[in-house]
Amino acid sequence: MALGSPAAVVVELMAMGQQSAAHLGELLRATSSSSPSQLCEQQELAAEILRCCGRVIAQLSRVPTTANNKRKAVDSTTTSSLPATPPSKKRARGGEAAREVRNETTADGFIWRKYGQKEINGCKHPRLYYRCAFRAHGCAATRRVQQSQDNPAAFLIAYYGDHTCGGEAAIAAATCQEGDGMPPAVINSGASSNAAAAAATADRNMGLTTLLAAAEQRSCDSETSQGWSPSFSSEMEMEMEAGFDFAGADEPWADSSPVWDFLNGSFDWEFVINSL
DNA sequence: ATGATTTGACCACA
DNA sequence: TGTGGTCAAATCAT
Repeated sequence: MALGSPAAVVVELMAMGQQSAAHLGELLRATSSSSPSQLCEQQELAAEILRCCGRVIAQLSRVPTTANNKRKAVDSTTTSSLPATPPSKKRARGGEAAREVRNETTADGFIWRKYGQKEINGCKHPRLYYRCAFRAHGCAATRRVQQSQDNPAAFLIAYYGDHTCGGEAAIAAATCQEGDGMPPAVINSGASSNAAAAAATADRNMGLTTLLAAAEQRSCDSETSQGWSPSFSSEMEMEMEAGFDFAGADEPWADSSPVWDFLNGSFDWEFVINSL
Protein backbone atom coordinates (compact mmCIF):
# COMPACT_ATOMS: atom_id res chain seq x y z
CA MET A 1 0.00 0.00 0.00
CA ALA A 2 1.54 3.24 -1.02
CA LEU A 3 1.64 6.24 1.15
CA GLY A 4 -1.23 8.51 0.34
CA SER A 5 -3.18 5.84 -1.47
CA PRO A 6 -6.85 5.59 -0.58
CA ALA A 7 -6.35 2.35 1.29
CA ALA A 8 -3.46 3.85 3.21
CA VAL A 9 -5.61 6.82 4.08
CA VAL A 10 -8.37 4.56 5.38
CA VAL A 11 -5.90 2.56 7.43
CA GLU A 12 -4.55 5.77 8.86
CA LEU A 13 -8.04 6.96 9.66
CA MET A 14 -8.94 3.70 11.32
CA ALA A 15 -5.75 3.85 13.33
CA MET A 16 -6.85 7.26 14.51
CA GLY A 17 -10.23 5.78 15.32
CA GLN A 18 -8.51 3.19 17.42
CA GLN A 19 -6.65 5.86 19.27
CA SER A 20 -9.83 7.83 19.79
CA ALA A 21 -11.63 4.78 21.12
CA ALA A 22 -8.70 4.00 23.34
CA HIS A 23 -8.80 7.54 24.62
CA LEU A 24 -12.52 7.19 25.23
CA GLY A 25 -11.93 4.04 27.17
CA GLU A 26 -9.36 5.80 29.27
CA LEU A 27 -11.76 8.65 29.97
CA LEU A 28 -14.49 6.21 30.91
CA ARG A 29 -12.18 4.44 33.27
CA ALA A 30 -11.31 7.75 34.86
CA THR A 31 -15.00 8.47 35.42
CA SER A 32 -15.90 6.92 38.71
CA SER A 33 -19.52 8.11 38.80
CA SER A 34 -20.76 5.11 36.85
CA SER A 35 -21.71 1.87 38.49
CA PRO A 36 -19.38 -1.10 37.91
CA SER A 37 -21.84 -2.64 35.47
CA GLN A 38 -22.20 0.61 33.57
CA LEU A 39 -18.47 1.05 33.51
CA CYS A 40 -17.98 -2.40 32.15
CA GLU A 41 -20.60 -1.78 29.49
CA GLN A 42 -19.01 1.52 28.52
CA GLN A 43 -15.60 -0.07 28.26
CA GLU A 44 -17.04 -2.87 26.22
CA LEU A 45 -18.39 -0.27 23.79
CA ALA A 46 -14.96 1.28 23.53
CA ALA A 47 -13.49 -2.16 22.99
CA GLU A 48 -16.07 -2.82 20.28
CA ILE A 49 -14.98 0.33 18.45
CA LEU A 50 -11.42 -0.87 18.65
CA ARG A 51 -12.40 -4.25 17.28
CA CYS A 52 -14.25 -2.67 14.37
CA CYS A 53 -11.30 -0.47 13.48
CA GLY A 54 -8.98 -3.41 13.65
CA ARG A 55 -11.13 -5.52 11.42
CA VAL A 56 -11.35 -2.77 8.83
CA ILE A 57 -7.58 -2.52 8.87
CA ALA A 58 -7.28 -6.27 8.58
CA GLN A 59 -9.66 -6.34 5.64
CA LEU A 60 -7.89 -3.47 3.91
CA SER A 61 -4.65 -5.24 4.46
CA ARG A 62 -5.91 -7.95 2.16
CA VAL A 63 -6.64 -5.49 -0.64
CA PRO A 64 -4.10 -6.07 -3.39
CA THR A 65 -2.06 -3.03 -4.10
CA THR A 66 -0.73 -1.88 -7.41
CA ALA A 67 1.35 0.83 -5.88
CA ASN A 68 4.06 -1.46 -4.58
CA ASN A 69 5.26 -3.46 -7.47
CA LYS A 70 8.62 -4.38 -6.13
CA ARG A 71 8.06 -8.02 -6.90
CA LYS A 72 11.05 -9.65 -8.38
CA ALA A 73 10.88 -11.12 -11.83
CA VAL A 74 11.17 -14.60 -10.41
CA ASP A 75 8.02 -14.07 -8.42
CA SER A 76 5.87 -13.75 -11.51
CA THR A 77 6.99 -17.17 -12.53
CA THR A 78 6.37 -18.77 -9.19
CA THR A 79 2.94 -17.39 -8.42
CA SER A 80 1.24 -20.30 -10.10
CA SER A 81 3.40 -22.87 -8.42
CA LEU A 82 4.18 -21.92 -4.87
CA PRO A 83 7.54 -23.26 -3.71
CA ALA A 84 7.34 -25.81 -0.96
CA THR A 85 10.68 -24.73 0.41
CA PRO A 86 10.90 -23.28 3.89
CA PRO A 87 11.23 -19.53 4.20
CA SER A 88 14.66 -18.31 3.31
CA LYS A 89 16.74 -16.12 5.51
CA LYS A 90 16.38 -13.20 3.20
CA ARG A 91 13.96 -11.41 0.90
CA ALA A 92 11.20 -13.70 2.01
CA ARG A 93 8.88 -10.74 1.84
CA GLY A 94 9.98 -9.76 -1.62
CA GLY A 95 6.95 -11.29 -3.23
CA GLU A 96 4.50 -9.86 -0.75
CA ALA A 97 2.81 -6.56 -1.07
CA ALA A 98 3.83 -4.11 1.61
CA ARG A 99 1.19 -1.86 3.08
CA GLU A 100 2.92 1.26 4.24
CA VAL A 101 1.52 3.53 6.89
CA ARG A 102 2.89 6.70 8.28
CA ASN A 103 1.77 7.15 11.83
CA GLU A 104 2.52 9.11 14.93
CA THR A 105 2.65 5.89 16.86
CA THR A 106 3.86 2.38 16.21
CA ALA A 107 0.89 1.00 18.09
CA ASP A 108 -1.69 -0.57 15.83
CA GLY A 109 -3.54 -2.85 18.19
CA PHE A 110 -1.66 -5.98 17.28
CA ILE A 111 0.83 -7.80 19.40
CA TRP A 112 4.27 -7.74 17.83
CA ARG A 113 7.54 -9.29 18.80
CA LYS A 114 10.77 -7.74 17.71
CA TYR A 115 13.13 -10.10 15.93
CA GLY A 116 15.69 -7.83 14.39
CA GLN A 117 17.15 -4.41 14.00
CA LYS A 118 19.27 -3.06 11.23
CA GLU A 119 21.13 0.12 10.49
CA ILE A 120 20.11 1.27 7.05
CA ASN A 121 22.37 3.25 4.78
CA GLY A 122 21.41 6.88 4.59
CA CYS A 123 19.00 6.61 7.49
CA LYS A 124 19.63 8.16 10.85
CA HIS A 125 17.45 5.67 12.66
CA PRO A 126 17.70 1.90 12.60
CA ARG A 127 15.03 -0.20 10.96
CA LEU A 128 13.16 -2.49 13.33
CA TYR A 129 11.67 -5.82 12.37
CA TYR A 130 8.65 -7.31 14.09
CA ARG A 131 6.61 -10.42 13.61
CA CYS A 132 3.25 -11.28 15.05
CA ALA A 133 3.51 -12.57 18.59
CA PHE A 134 1.22 -15.41 17.55
CA ARG A 135 3.64 -16.74 15.00
CA ALA A 136 3.54 -20.04 16.86
CA HIS A 137 -0.10 -20.24 15.79
CA GLY A 138 0.93 -19.93 12.19
CA CYS A 139 0.43 -16.22 11.84
CA ALA A 140 2.98 -14.97 9.33
CA ALA A 141 2.28 -11.26 9.66
CA THR A 142 5.34 -9.09 9.97
CA ARG A 143 6.02 -5.41 9.97
CA ARG A 144 8.97 -3.12 9.47
CA VAL A 145 9.16 0.06 11.49
CA GLN A 146 11.37 3.00 10.76
CA GLN A 147 11.44 6.37 12.38
CA SER A 148 10.84 9.14 9.91
CA GLN A 149 13.92 11.10 9.02
CA ASP A 150 12.22 14.47 8.72
CA ASN A 151 9.88 13.95 11.64
CA PRO A 152 11.32 11.77 14.42
CA ALA A 153 7.91 11.68 16.05
CA ALA A 154 6.49 9.84 13.05
CA PHE A 155 7.01 6.22 12.07
CA LEU A 156 6.95 4.63 8.67
CA ILE A 157 5.46 1.20 9.14
CA ALA A 158 5.35 -1.40 6.39
CA TYR A 159 3.14 -4.43 6.93
CA TYR A 160 3.72 -7.78 5.28
CA GLY A 161 1.47 -10.77 5.28
CA ASP A 162 -1.91 -11.19 6.88
CA HIS A 163 -2.86 -11.92 10.43
CA THR A 164 -4.21 -15.43 10.52
CA CYS A 165 -4.00 -15.69 14.26
CA GLY A 166 -6.98 -15.63 16.57
CA GLY A 167 -5.72 -14.00 19.72
CA GLU A 168 -8.34 -11.32 19.90
CA ALA A 169 -10.48 -13.10 22.44
CA ALA A 170 -8.00 -12.71 25.23
CA ILE A 171 -7.53 -9.06 24.49
CA ALA A 172 -11.22 -8.31 24.22
CA ALA A 173 -11.93 -10.16 27.41
CA ALA A 174 -9.11 -8.45 29.19
CA THR A 175 -10.47 -5.02 28.30
CA CYS A 176 -13.40 -5.56 30.63
CA GLN A 177 -11.81 -7.18 33.59
CA GLU A 178 -13.12 -6.01 36.88
CA GLY A 179 -10.80 -3.71 38.74
CA ASP A 180 -8.16 -3.96 36.12
CA GLY A 181 -6.97 -1.50 33.57
CA MET A 182 -6.84 -2.12 29.90
CA PRO A 183 -3.89 -4.34 29.14
CA PRO A 184 -1.04 -3.68 26.83
CA ALA A 185 -1.57 -5.26 23.47
CA VAL A 186 1.57 -4.28 21.68
CA ILE A 187 5.06 -5.36 22.42
CA ASN A 188 7.07 -2.69 20.86
CA SER A 189 10.45 -1.21 21.38
CA GLY A 190 10.27 0.86 18.28
CA ALA A 191 10.87 4.11 20.10
CA SER A 192 12.86 2.73 22.96
CA SER A 193 15.91 4.85 22.41
CA ASN A 194 16.02 6.12 25.95
CA ALA A 195 15.88 4.70 29.43
CA ALA A 196 12.30 5.72 30.05
CA ALA A 197 11.07 3.99 26.93
CA ALA A 198 13.14 0.96 27.75
CA ALA A 199 11.57 0.82 31.17
CA ALA A 200 8.15 1.13 29.60
CA THR A 201 9.02 -1.70 27.27
CA ALA A 202 10.01 -3.82 30.21
CA ASP A 203 6.71 -3.03 31.86
CA ARG A 204 4.88 -4.17 28.80
CA ASN A 205 6.68 -7.47 28.75
CA MET A 206 4.90 -8.58 31.84
CA GLY A 207 1.64 -7.77 30.16
CA LEU A 208 2.51 -9.77 27.12
CA THR A 209 3.47 -12.83 29.04
CA THR A 210 0.16 -12.80 30.82
CA LEU A 211 -1.71 -11.87 27.69
CA LEU A 212 -0.18 -14.57 25.57
CA ALA A 213 -0.91 -17.15 28.21
CA ALA A 214 -4.49 -15.98 28.29
CA ALA A 215 -4.63 -15.94 24.51
CA GLU A 216 -3.39 -19.50 24.38
CA GLN A 217 -6.22 -20.48 26.66
CA ARG A 218 -8.84 -18.45 24.87
CA SER A 219 -7.81 -19.60 21.44
CA CYS A 220 -8.42 -23.12 22.64
CA ASP A 221 -11.76 -22.13 24.11
CA SER A 222 -13.10 -20.31 21.10
CA GLU A 223 -11.86 -21.75 17.87
CA THR A 224 -14.58 -19.99 15.95
CA SER A 225 -12.91 -16.61 16.19
CA GLN A 226 -11.96 -15.47 12.75
CA GLY A 227 -10.99 -11.90 13.22
CA TRP A 228 -8.38 -10.12 15.15
CA SER A 229 -9.46 -7.48 17.59
CA PRO A 230 -7.02 -4.78 18.34
CA SER A 231 -7.16 -3.45 21.80
CA PHE A 232 -5.66 -0.89 24.02
CA SER A 233 -2.00 -0.27 23.54
CA SER A 234 0.25 0.85 26.29
CA GLU A 235 1.92 3.10 23.77
CA MET A 236 -1.36 4.84 23.29
CA GLU A 237 -1.64 5.19 27.02
CA MET A 238 1.82 6.67 27.19
CA GLU A 239 1.04 9.11 24.44
CA MET A 240 -2.20 10.14 26.02
CA GLU A 241 -0.51 10.62 29.33
CA ALA A 242 1.93 12.86 27.52
CA GLY A 243 -0.92 14.90 26.16
CA PHE A 244 -1.00 13.35 22.72
CA ASP A 245 -3.54 15.27 20.72
CA PHE A 246 -4.14 13.95 17.23
CA ALA A 247 -6.43 16.84 16.39
CA GLY A 248 -3.75 19.35 17.17
CA ALA A 249 -3.01 22.11 14.73
CA ASP A 250 0.66 21.28 14.63
CA GLU A 251 0.10 17.91 13.08
CA PRO A 252 2.11 17.47 9.91
CA TRP A 253 -1.00 16.52 8.01
CA ALA A 254 -3.12 19.33 9.42
CA ASP A 255 -3.15 21.15 6.11
CA SER A 256 -4.74 19.71 3.02
CA SER A 257 -4.35 16.05 3.93
CA PRO A 258 -7.06 13.42 3.49
CA VAL A 259 -7.01 12.88 7.23
CA TRP A 260 -7.68 16.52 7.82
CA ASP A 261 -10.44 16.41 5.23
CA PHE A 262 -11.95 13.57 7.22
CA LEU A 263 -11.81 15.56 10.41
CA ASN A 264 -13.41 18.49 8.63
CA GLY A 265 -16.14 16.29 7.25
CA SER A 266 -15.09 16.92 3.68
CA PHE A 267 -13.33 13.63 3.08
CA ASP A 268 -14.11 12.03 -0.26
CA TRP A 269 -15.31 8.58 0.79
CA GLU A 270 -16.72 7.86 -2.64
CA PHE A 271 -13.27 8.26 -4.10
CA VAL A 272 -11.86 5.82 -1.61
CA ILE A 273 -14.59 3.24 -2.13
CA ASN A 274 -14.28 3.50 -5.89
CA SER A 275 -10.53 3.21 -5.67
CA LEU A 276 -10.77 0.07 -3.61
C1' DA B 1 13.36 -21.02 35.10
C1' DT B 2 11.16 -18.83 31.59
C1' DG B 3 10.45 -15.64 28.12
C1' DA B 4 11.75 -11.30 25.61
C1' DT B 5 15.32 -8.49 23.58
C1' DT B 6 19.76 -7.66 21.58
C1' DT B 7 23.07 -8.24 18.21
C1' DG B 8 26.41 -10.51 15.31
C1' DA B 9 26.31 -13.68 11.56
C1' DC B 10 24.36 -15.71 7.64
C1' DC B 11 22.29 -15.53 3.23
C1' DA B 12 19.90 -13.96 -1.02
C1' DC B 13 19.08 -10.36 -4.15
C1' DA B 14 20.44 -6.43 -7.10
C1' DT C 1 30.08 -7.15 -3.60
C1' DG C 2 27.07 -4.25 -0.87
C1' DT C 3 22.71 -4.07 1.21
C1' DG C 4 18.93 -5.56 3.70
C1' DG C 5 15.99 -9.37 5.90
C1' DT C 6 16.19 -13.17 9.03
C1' DC C 7 18.14 -16.40 12.27
C1' DA C 8 19.79 -17.78 16.57
C1' DA C 9 22.91 -17.60 20.49
C1' DA C 10 23.81 -14.57 24.22
C1' DT C 11 22.05 -11.54 27.39
C1' DC C 12 18.67 -9.45 30.24
C1' DA C 13 14.44 -9.03 32.97
C1' DT C 14 10.98 -10.94 35.76
